[in-house]
Amino acid sequence: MGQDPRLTPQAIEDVDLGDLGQSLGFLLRVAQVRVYDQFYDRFGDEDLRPGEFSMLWVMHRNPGIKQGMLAQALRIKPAHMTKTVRRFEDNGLVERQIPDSDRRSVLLRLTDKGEAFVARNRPNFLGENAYNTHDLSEEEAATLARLLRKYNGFEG
Amino acid sequence: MGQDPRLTPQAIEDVDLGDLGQSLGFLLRVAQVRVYDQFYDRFGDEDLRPGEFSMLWVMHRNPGIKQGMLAQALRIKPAHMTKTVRRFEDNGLVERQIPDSDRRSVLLRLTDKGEAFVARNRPNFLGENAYNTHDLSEEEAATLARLLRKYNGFEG
DNA sequence: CAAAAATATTTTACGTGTAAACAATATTTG
DNA sequence: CAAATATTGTTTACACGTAAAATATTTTTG
Repeated sequence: MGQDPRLTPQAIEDVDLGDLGQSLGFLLRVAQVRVYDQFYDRFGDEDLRPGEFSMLWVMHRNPGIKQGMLAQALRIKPAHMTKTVRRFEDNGLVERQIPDSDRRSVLLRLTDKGEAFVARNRPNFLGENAYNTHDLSEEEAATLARLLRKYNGFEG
Repeated sequence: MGQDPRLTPQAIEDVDLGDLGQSLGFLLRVAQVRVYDQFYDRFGDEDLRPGEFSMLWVMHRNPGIKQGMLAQALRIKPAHMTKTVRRFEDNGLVERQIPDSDRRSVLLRLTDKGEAFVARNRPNFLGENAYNTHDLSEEEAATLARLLRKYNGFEG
């Protein structure tokens, strides 16, 4: 599980990447692959996919959020949102509600089971014991986070 | 094309992400989505997928590289590598060579057509006119790149 | 050296996420 | 208000990438 076992330091040293090694696009994709590897190392058993905890987390913070708003906030496409929310509903983690004020939309909130799931997995996701490890100092990690937020167009 | 047209600043302001907004895993995924959106805005017409130019670029810099070494360097899985290289071959961009020294392996090099393709698309990928735009200053972008390299385990 | 283990790639079957078309409801406009 | 347009979510068909098993070759080991 996780990183391809054949990944040797050799590939990093022997292969000449040229300017690609400075490309933000390339570096971001590699970082993303690393995050997913680490995610599955930690959550492979929980039958949880990347993004799913984030959805539940944001429902926890914003009870009754509209499905489309959640999709936008997490950069998840509506079609995918539908499938995942339906599975959450089948698993009893999430409740869908069609409001009378706008019967096209769907409001989402966690069930008690969903709240328990979030509470149980929070420590593995956010904070001290997060799944995502690296060799950056605390200060470097904070700088990286700040620059990524700016890159992403969050904050002013 | 590109970003979901329904993405409003509203989603950024109205939705409370809590600690998720500080999570490197989340920020990296969002950044990756942004990169891909920008990629398709620029290359949608060229019938080129993210990662494909990188493969050709590294073949250009490392003629005769072993297929597996290329896969490791770019964090691309072998199964996917096989498919893509075969398509390159069908398109006449890449030449596969089985060396007598180890007839399990495959050596890759660009054809003249492949070299021309790389030369033509290089400006849109790397350097001044790259597809990947953002609001970071030059210095911030350099810092971001440096931190990502460290995060990825390149260098140091 | 023959059998076992390791390596490099390919094949097959599948899971995740997406675009495009669709359906239902709400809003705007003439 | 009726028709046209916009919004919200769902369905369908498909593309991309992957895990696991298979294939072919090379290396190791008893």
